[in-house]
Amino acid sequence: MKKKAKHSKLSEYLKEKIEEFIATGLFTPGMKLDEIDLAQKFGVSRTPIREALIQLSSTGLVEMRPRRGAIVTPIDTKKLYEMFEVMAELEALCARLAARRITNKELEYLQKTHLECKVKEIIENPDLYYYKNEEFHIALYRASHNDFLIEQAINLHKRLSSFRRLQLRVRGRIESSLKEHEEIIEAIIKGDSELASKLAREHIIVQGERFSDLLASLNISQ
Amino acid sequence: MKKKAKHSKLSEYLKEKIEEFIATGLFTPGMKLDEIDLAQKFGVSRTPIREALIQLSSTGLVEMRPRRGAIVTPIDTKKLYEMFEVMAELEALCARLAARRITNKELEYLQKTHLECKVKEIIENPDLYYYKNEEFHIALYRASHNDFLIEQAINLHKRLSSFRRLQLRVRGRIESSLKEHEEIIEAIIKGDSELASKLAREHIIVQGERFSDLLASLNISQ
DNA sequence: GGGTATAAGTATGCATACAAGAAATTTTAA
DNA sequence: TTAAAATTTCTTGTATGCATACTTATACCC
Repeated sequence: MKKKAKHSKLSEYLKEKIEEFIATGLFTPGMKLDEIDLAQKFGVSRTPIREALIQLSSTGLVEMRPRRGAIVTPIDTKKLYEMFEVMAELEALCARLAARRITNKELEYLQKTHLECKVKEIIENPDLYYYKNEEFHIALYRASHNDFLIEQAINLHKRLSSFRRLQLRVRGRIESSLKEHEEIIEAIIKGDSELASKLAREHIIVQGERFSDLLASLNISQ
Repeated sequence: MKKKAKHSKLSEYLKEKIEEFIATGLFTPGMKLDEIDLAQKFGVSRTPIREALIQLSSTGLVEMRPRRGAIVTPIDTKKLYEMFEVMAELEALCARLAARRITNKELEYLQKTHLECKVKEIIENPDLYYYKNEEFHIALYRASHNDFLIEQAINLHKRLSSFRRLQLRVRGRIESSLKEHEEIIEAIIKGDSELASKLAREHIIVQGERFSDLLASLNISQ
């Protein structure tokens, strides 16, 4: 496997790579991450692999059990729900702040990403939609003008990405997602921070039906 | 320096130690953390020190600049305010959930910690108050019954701890803090989740605002 | 035969060694 | 004397080796 030169630290590069493999499902939850295996696979020594794993363990993507090796963090439904609950709140805060602080340029960009989500061929392809949708959300985060929040939101978003991806396969979810985006944008344009906040929260939170849909689409977890 | 046996990994122990030194101000923001120095100080090799630093860098307490070593993350007032803004939201969520989910036992414990905060000798000693106050807040987090949220809240709380500590030295802050706690408890008892949420948010955000002002006037940070 | 105990094997955690990139210092030139 | 260049020094980043805890497999006992 080749390595990009732009990383001054191998461990940084490896972290991103492993992260990617987990996000795309190449490394599945519960899977053991053997240091020596990985080292050989990437053609490096154990040290940078270890450092990458340590970093990933503090974001929660992998779990390091003392003397028992690292595994991709298994997600039970309870924790998943909890994570969405927190994500909803972060998004709500982003939306609330965005409604007050967004610049014209940022608003334009937000609308642009939303419009791109609505293109027919994107709507019909969950994978494409996933990427466009991600752009929309990150644009929303940035409009909050709170760098710390942006960082946290992007982090958690990343961690939930594979599940969001699955969510989009639920029939009709993309359509309602689009509608919700539209309402959020409207609230932001009106400068109604409370409404924007409420809508963003509801857009993310997976309650009732939505949660069982998510679980059904998963049935990966125990 | 001695090491506790209860840690199966040295790096875990070192992480906590360094964290502690930063929280208590022994290691000050901007200070360089030389790996060899630390290794000698703790009587270990560079490896576990490095691993500890990597972990701390992903919580944000330490900054690792490629090839240029680690420093205790310097905090400017802007970032500090941003962190309080996010903390406020997490506390608000905790309070909202607590209002709906708190058990009798948890409520008793929350009230107990609050009453202990009100003891005369505690009120008069900012350091003592700091610890009791922390107990109160953590009790609130736990009452949310969302383990992921609890973890996140405790993490950020820790990171802001040294600032909260200073904050309590501002005249009259302890008294108003107590009053705010009381109102939050009342709202939780009533089961008024929206009110509890609002009060908790304001309780924290005020600290952020005041504190940024305080810092700015002290111009400690650049 | 099932369960425990013991021993071999394997992977982690830490130490040490080496390589390479910054920073510091010295030397040289204008 | 100052500035620039080159060399040295020092620190980080990576590799490798070794000891120990955990896993497993086999044997022994009930």
